Amino acid sequence: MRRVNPARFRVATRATSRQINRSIVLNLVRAHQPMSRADLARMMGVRRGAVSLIVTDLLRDGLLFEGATGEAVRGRKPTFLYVDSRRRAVIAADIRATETFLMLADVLGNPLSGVSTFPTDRDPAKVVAALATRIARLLADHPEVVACDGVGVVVPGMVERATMRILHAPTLGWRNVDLHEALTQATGLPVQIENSGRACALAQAWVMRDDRAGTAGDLVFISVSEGVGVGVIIQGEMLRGRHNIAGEFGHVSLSLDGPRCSCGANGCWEAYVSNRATLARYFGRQAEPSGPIRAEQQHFTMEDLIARARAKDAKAAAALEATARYLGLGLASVINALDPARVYIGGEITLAWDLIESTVRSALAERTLTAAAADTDIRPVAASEYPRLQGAAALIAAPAFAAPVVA
Amino acid sequence: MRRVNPARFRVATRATSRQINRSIVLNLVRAHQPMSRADLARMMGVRRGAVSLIVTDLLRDGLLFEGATGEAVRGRKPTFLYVDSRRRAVIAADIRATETFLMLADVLGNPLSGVSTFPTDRDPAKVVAALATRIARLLADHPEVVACDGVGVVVPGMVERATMRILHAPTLGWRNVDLHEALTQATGLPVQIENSGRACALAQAWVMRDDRAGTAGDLVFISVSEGVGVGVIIQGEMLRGRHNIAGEFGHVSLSLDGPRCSCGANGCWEAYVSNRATLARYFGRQAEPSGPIRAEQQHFTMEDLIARARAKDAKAAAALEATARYLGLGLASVINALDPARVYIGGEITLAWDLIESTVRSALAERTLTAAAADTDIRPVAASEYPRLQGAAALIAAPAFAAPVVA
DNA sequence: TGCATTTGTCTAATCCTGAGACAATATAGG
DNA sequence: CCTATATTGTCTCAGGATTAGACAAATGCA
Repeated sequence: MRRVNPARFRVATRATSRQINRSIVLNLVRAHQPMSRADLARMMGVRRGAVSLIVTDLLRDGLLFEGATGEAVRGRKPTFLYVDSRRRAVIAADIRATETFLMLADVLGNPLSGVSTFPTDRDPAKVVAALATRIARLLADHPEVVACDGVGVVVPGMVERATMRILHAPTLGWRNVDLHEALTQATGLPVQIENSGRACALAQAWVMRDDRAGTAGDLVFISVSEGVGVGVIIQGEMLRGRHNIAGEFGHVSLSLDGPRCSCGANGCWEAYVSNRATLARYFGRQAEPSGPIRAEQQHFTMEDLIARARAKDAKAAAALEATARYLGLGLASVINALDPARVYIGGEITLAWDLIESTVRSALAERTLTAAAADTDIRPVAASEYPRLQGAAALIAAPAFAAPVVA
Repeated sequence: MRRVNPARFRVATRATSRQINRSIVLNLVRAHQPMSRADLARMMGVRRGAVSLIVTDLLRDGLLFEGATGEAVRGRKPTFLYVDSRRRAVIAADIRATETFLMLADVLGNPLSGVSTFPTDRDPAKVVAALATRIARLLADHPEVVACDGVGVVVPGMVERATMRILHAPTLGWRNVDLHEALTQATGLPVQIENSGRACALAQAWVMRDDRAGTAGDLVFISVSEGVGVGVIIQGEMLRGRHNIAGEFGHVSLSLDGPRCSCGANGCWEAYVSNRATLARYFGRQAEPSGPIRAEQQHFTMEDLIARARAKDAKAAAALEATARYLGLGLASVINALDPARVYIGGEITLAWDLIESTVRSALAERTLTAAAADTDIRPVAASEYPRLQGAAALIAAPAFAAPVVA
């Protein structure tokens, strides 16, 4: 039951029904391709004639294409329809503190190129220049891509919704940076910029995975890295909030008098489970957001710590175990608050998922209200899946498949 | 941008456009009544002819009615349209631990009767019987009500979505109670049952208030009483989650080693700010969920405590102050998580809102990430507004105004 | 009284779904 | 090979909705 907002609504016109059904056809083909017009008609419960008209439209607009005729037990063989991902592509960029990742993908999110990386400069202008030349080279290397639909960029920071200005990206040291304008100018392509945790959630909802149709139901993506970034999808739609900063579960408190967090407060979830917190725990320091780091610790990463834990280093295992416990306790807050159908977890810590899962689960069960909530589906997403780049690709590719806004 | 769920979608039929626009017309009249067909056409950006057809439908179905002709500076005078709330009514019931509240309201949520109360029996069957006789009497006392659209019931507990069984209502001592079936049988009316915190949020979104159109944007209702109940409205729709238990912010942790909560965990927000916690703080006990209460404390209520605080009782003021601080700290978690446009607060503590507001605000500001988030609109809802009964009324009255489900 | 303005209704055009007929295509069986 | 059956995709007509525009009714002003 949705309330109609009497200050902002969309009236239905003669074309509205067609738009709705067109969107459904497109999404069904995306989820079940290949499929025939007759399949669509059966699944939608409409006549084949109506489907034919819509499909003709989508063929003309280049969103679908007809492949070979399929096999049928009896009768005329069906013409198979596919989402046309042959000549169109999107560019995905993931700007992180030290490195920037770049990839070419088709409109379904499948990689068309390998992932290339280059060091991230502190100067936004230089990042834009580097991106522009590498994007040009990437497109030149793939002449089969006739049309590039745009560039999706994800950044570890807050992004203003309307202008896409990067308001604050602490690990990059950027404040109020207009990457959008600069990159649009430099590439001549449409550009979308989004917070990385949020984009990861978008990717899980849109990109085809094992279940082939994207994740149904409410979902949460929790990215555990330098900080804790969270993206939330409710009813197929991104949770944004009034100021486009919803989903900051990383700064929900675990303990009011807990360790200092980078946000200035004490005892945020992030202060317990970020990579920095885990490493600090290993090195026996109090988890301080900006304490001095000794030389030998400077290049010691989360991956190293996990390797030592696997090599029976008791201190490393204990540090990981503690993080796992806090991860589960914080997850309980997320699950109590949102009761999602599924939680995805990304970040380096997923490398150790087999070591920590049971601890996470038992900590979660300590604080959830019902057994069903404690059993919430939790799935680690490996770094090798490049969830951020998938999210960046989805920023450009997904809108074509979005439901029309109505009422 | 909403994803289409390829497993559960709604195809547009010939009637869909009409349903959409009919819903918009109905909501516009509700928000701006009285208004003419020409007003509607201007506001919707469609021809007057299209509006006339829809209005004719709505008049025939008894959802609108034509009032007197209005005044116009020049030209033909308009015929004013109103939502027809003359002969139809809904019954609202609020079942609480000690008392049950009952009221008759029109479909806009306006009270048609006073609020009557009776003691709540521990036996659900007796509650149903008492409700049925009192509902019959209420309707007999209001012969002007020709049609009663149903009975909305709110309870302090978890309600299963599909069957509306009350899974667990701790303060009532009810587990797995099928009030819905029994009350439908006893009254012969449609019955809707919902958790009270959630229904309160629904009411704020649907019932006309100062802004006349219900609250726009995402909103949260936080009901502070025996426990902490939270209802969340996102994009005009109730946040339910997979198991219909979303919104349990009352059990988000403030401090992992904090006081014991009724849910079994430690340091839940509820364990810091519930009435019981505040009273326990006043009496110098550790806030225990089920500790023994001495005789002189048995009938000492939150209202009494607030009265003493106003009478310069330092201990009472301190207890209230502490609760205010924890209220603000927990609010920060809610606001960081959801970034709502507005937060409503209900419960006895709102009686002291003038005393505690600044403390709540400063505690909130300690833990929010941006200044804008710290400035989130927070509005106390007085008990005299009967937010729970308004929510119960909305359970029945709102569906007629809901947007059609599409795509 | 004549004119301008506004409201509400009515008609024709256009677009979309709903229902069903029809040709094309393929298999099964005699 | 021929016929019956089944399936796909197209086409036509009917029904219903919005869009555009004409028109009568109602009202105020000069």
